[in-house]
Order: sequence, then structure tokens, then C-alpha cells
Amino acid sequence: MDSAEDSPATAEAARHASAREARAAAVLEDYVELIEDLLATTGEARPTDIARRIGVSHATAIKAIARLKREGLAHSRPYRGVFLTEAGQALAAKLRARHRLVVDLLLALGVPPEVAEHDAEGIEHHVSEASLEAFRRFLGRPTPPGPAQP
Amino acid sequence: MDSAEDSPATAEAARHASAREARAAAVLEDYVELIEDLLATTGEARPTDIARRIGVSHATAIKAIARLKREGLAHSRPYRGVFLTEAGQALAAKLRARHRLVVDLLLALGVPPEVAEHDAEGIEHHVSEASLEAFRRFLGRPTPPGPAQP
DNA sequence: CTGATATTGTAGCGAAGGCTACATTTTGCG
DNA sequence: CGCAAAATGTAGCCTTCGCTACAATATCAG
Ligand SMILES: [Mn+2]
Ligand SMILES: [Mn+2]
Ligand SMILES: [Mn+2]
Ligand SMILES: [Mn+2]
Repeated sequence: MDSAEDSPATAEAARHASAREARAAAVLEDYVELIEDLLATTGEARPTDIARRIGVSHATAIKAIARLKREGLAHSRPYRGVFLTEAGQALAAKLRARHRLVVDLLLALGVPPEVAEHDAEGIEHHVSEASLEAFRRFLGRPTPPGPAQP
Repeated sequence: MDSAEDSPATAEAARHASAREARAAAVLEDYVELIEDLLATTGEARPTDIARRIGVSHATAIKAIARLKREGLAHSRPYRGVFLTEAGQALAAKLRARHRLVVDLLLALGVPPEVAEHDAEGIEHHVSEASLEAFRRFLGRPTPPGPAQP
């Protein structure tokens, strides 16, 4: 038998494929994260504010919002601001925790705060649950309860 | 005066813009890294092998190679395999070191080897020089000499 | 040497994610 | 109220990066 570790080239290809998926998801993740933040801190998430904070034109932001809606993560009605669906809120909570954990890890490793925040913005989208778990252990944090049964 | 720390939204937007650039560069970086590896280990880098290892169709690989050539990182002639220019080789050396450093850091943090290799494939493209420096310190490695004058 | 096979290259398509320019709607104020 | 400014939405356009299908070239066995 020879398929115990699956042809190396195949494993490598799978890693690249996985990274491509993460790259594709990164954009929407950032929008969800930001919308949650705007809603939490200001009570509303308007396309213009979203665009300004993400650094794209408002037209681009509106298209991204349309995609969020298509994927069931957000809803909005014309001129009324954007809101997160249940699914969107759940995702946002996960993303917020992940973002913080990545930043905290970088800080613990001695990365300057500005740089930590900068690099985390890209890194966060590529950190698997297994790595997050290792980060928590390293930071001496208890593993958080999974989706607790209410 | 109020521009000491530049409006927070602006800084945030800049981080996102930077992450977008890294995301765009990631594809070509992976090709350069792989081509160097193929050349080093087998002496030649053929489009088909590149495609298989990256996990895309050969047509996609050939287009990426065309872009590498456009950007002055590689050269090739029909049916003759791909080679890296001076610039391509320099970039490859940097990318190889970065990839290894990221993997080693994850391993040191207790991330399982398979996962480390998996996550590093995406993370590597978003780690700035300042963070790499922190990683080296954490791993107890001497800062490598910059572009040494020969 | 010749023909099958593998490799390489090309053409054309689609989705994402950018942009600018223009149209519409809302808002806020004199 | 009425109207200007701000916000929102829409309509193209471009590039990247995937894909499949097909064409052309090299390679290798027999
Ligand atoms: Mn991000
Ligand atoms: Mn984030
Ligand atoms: Mn990579
Ligand atoms: Mn790599």
C-alpha cells in the first residue's frame, strides 16, 4: 500500500486549493467583521461608512453587500443600512474572536502593535481551528466552550 | 493638530488595502516558489508539473507563467520549460526563507506539522518583515545578514 | 520512421472584485 | 417648503484567475 500519506504532490495541491478558498472568503469575512463592528458601536452600518473603512469605492462596497445578501449573511433595503442575519452574526462573532486571537499572538511574540494589527488583517483568514487552538494554549487561555447547548 | 495618528478609519483602510495587495501577489509568489523548487530538485520546471503541484489546470498555469514573464520574474521559450530571471531567483530565495520561518514558528507554537504546512501556505503572504524579525527572535535565531555585499 | 501519447499552447467563457461616471433618492437646512 | 448636498444605487469597464475545449508540437515505442 502506498496511499497512507497520499502522493505528496496531491497533498501540496490540496493545500494550495485550500489557500485559494480562504483567499476568496477573505473579502466577505472582512465585510461581515466590519458591519458587526459598525452596528455594535454606532448602531448602523451604512454603505458609505463601510466603503470608507475598508478603503474601496462605495460602488464596490455595495456590490459586496449584494453578495453578502445572496449568501444569506446580511439583509438590507434600499437606503436603509445593512444588517446581519443570524448566520451573519454567528460568523461575525467567530471572526471577531479569531481576529483578536491572531493579534494577541503576534503581540505576545513581540510584534509591534501597529504591525500586529496590519499583518493580522491578512493572516486571520488563513488560520485553521487547529492553529487557533495552539495559539490559545500558547497564550495560556482556556479553550472556549464550543457552541454551547442553550 | 490631529494628524499624528492619522484618522483611524484611514489607517484601517490602509491595512485593508495592503492586505488586498498581498492577496494579489500571493498567486505569483506561489508560482515563483514552486518553480525554484522544481528547478532545484529536478533541474527543470515544466508547465504540466507546475500545474499538478499547484492544483490547477495546465492552461491556468501557462497563463500565470505568462504573467511571471511579463513582470520580469521568469523566462521561457515554447516547449522548453520555465526558468527564473535574476529578479525571480532573488524573490524565490526570500520566499523560501519566509515559508520556512512561518512553518517553523507554527511548529514551535505546537501546531501539528500537517496543519502548520497547510496554514503557512496562506499565512506566509501576509507576514511583514517586522513580524518575521519577531519570529526569528522568538525562535532564537540570529537575524540573517541582509543582501550581503559579495 | 511513423504513429500514438504526452505535453504545450490558444481561445473563449464566467465569477470576483476593483474602478469611474452617472442617475436617483434622502436628508437637512435656510 | 424647496432645494442643495450627501448618500445610495446602477451601468459599464478592466484585470485576475479559474475552467473546458480544441489545436499544435514533441517524444517515444515499436
Ligand atoms: Mn482581514
Ligand atoms: Mn479582521
Ligand atoms: Mn503560499
Ligand atoms: Mn509557500
